[in-house]
Amino acid sequence: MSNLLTTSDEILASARALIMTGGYNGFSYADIAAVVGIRKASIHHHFPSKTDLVRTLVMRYREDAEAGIAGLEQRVQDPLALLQSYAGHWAQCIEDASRPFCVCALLASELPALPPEVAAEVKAFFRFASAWLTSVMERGAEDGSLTLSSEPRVEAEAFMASVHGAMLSARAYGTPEVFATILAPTLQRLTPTAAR
Amino acid sequence: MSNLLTTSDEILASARALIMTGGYNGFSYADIAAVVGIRKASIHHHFPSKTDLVRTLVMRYREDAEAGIAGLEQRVQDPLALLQSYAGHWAQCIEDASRPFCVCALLASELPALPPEVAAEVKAFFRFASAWLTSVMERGAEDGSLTLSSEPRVEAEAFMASVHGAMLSARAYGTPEVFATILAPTLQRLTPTAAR
DNA sequence: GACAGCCTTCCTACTGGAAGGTAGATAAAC
DNA sequence: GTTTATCTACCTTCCAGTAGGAAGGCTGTC
Repeated sequence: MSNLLTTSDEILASARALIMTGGYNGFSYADIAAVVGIRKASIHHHFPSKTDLVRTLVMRYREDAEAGIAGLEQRVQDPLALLQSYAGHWAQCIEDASRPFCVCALLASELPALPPEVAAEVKAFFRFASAWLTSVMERGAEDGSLTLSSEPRVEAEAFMASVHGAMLSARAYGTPEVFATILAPTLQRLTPTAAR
Repeated sequence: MSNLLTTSDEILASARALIMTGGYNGFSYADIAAVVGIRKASIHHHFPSKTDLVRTLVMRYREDAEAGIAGLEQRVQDPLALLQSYAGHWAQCIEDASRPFCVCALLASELPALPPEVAAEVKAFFRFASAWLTSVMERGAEDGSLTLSSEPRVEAEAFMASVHGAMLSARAYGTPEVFATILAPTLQRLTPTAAR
C-alpha cells in the first residue's frame, strides 16, 4: 500500500465531495465505491451504516475546522484580519471550486430529515463556529479593531448568516464572485472609520 | 367533489411541505400519496415525472411570491417598511412553523444535483427576488428612506443573503427567534440615523 | 330524455433498477 | 492464528415510472 491516504480517508473524502454537491440523500454507497475504486460491501467494513459514515465525516469536518481556526489564530491576531481571512478562505474555496459549499451549511438545510446522530454533529458545528466568531467580535470590540452595532453574539450570528447566504447565492447564480461581493460591505461595516 | 382544493393542488402543497423539510431527494411519490390519500400512480396522472412535479411547484412558488410582493407594494410604499415587512413575513412563517424554510433556498443548496429544468426555475426565483430587492434599495436611496453603504444591487444581494443565512441558523439551532435576532441589526443599518 | 362516445381521474398490478445492508469466503498482515 | 481488508453474491425495501382498466361526468345527437 504505497498510498498516502488510507481507504477510510478516501471514503470520507469522496463522501464529503458528494455531500457538498447534493446533500445527505444526494449520494449513495455505490457512488463512493465508483470514485474510490472498491466495492460497496467494503465501505460497510469501514462504516457499518450511512449514518456512521456521515456522522464521522461531520465530526472530522468540525475537527479540521477547529484545527484550521487554531492555526489561523496563531498567524493572525487582529480581529478584523481574522474575519477577513475567514471570508477570504471561503471566497477562494468557492472560486477555485475545490470546496464550493460548507458541508454543515448544506446538511443544516435538510436538518429535519437527517438521522438524529448526524443532526447533533451539525448543530455542534454551528455552535463551535458561533462561539469562535463571538470571541473574535468580543476581542474586536475591546481593542477597537472592530466597530460593532450590536452585541458581539448577535454580530457573530449575523456574520455567519452572511457567509452562508453568500455561499447560497454564489451557487444559485453560478457566479463565484458574488460571494466576495456580498462579504465586502459586511466586512467594511465592521471596519472602524479611522482604518478605512 | 366538495373539496376546495383540486387534487393537483393538494399534491403540490404536500410536495412543497416535504421539500421544505428534506429537499429534492428527501421525499418520494409514496410520501405524497400517503399525505394526500391517493395512490402513487394517480400522482403520475397529474405530474408524469418527479421533475415535472417539482418544476411546476417551483414555478408556482415564484408566481405566488410575485403576487405576494405585488400585493405588498400596494399596501406599503416606504422602502424601509417594505424590507421590514419582507423580513417580518419570514420571521412569522418560521416562528409558527407554517413555512419553516424557503423552498428555493433549500433547492439552491443542492443545485448541482437537481434536474436542469428544476435548477433553471430555482435560478429564476433568485433573479426575481434580487431584482425586486434591488428596486427597493434604489427607491430607498433616492428618497432617503434607506441608508446604503454600497450600490443598490450589492445591498440587495447582501440583504437576501442575510435572510437565507438567518433561516439556516434558525433551523440549525432549532430556535426560530434567531431569525429576527439576525435581521434586526441588518434592518437597523439600513435605517437613516434621523429615523432611529 | 336517452343513449353513445369521450375525457378525466383514480385504481390495481407490475417493472427494472437502485438503495442500504448482510453472509460468507479469501488472502494478506501482524 | 487471529485480525484486517477486500471480494462475490445476495437480500429486502424502496424508488420512479408504466400498463391497462373501472367509474363517473360531460356533451352531442337523435
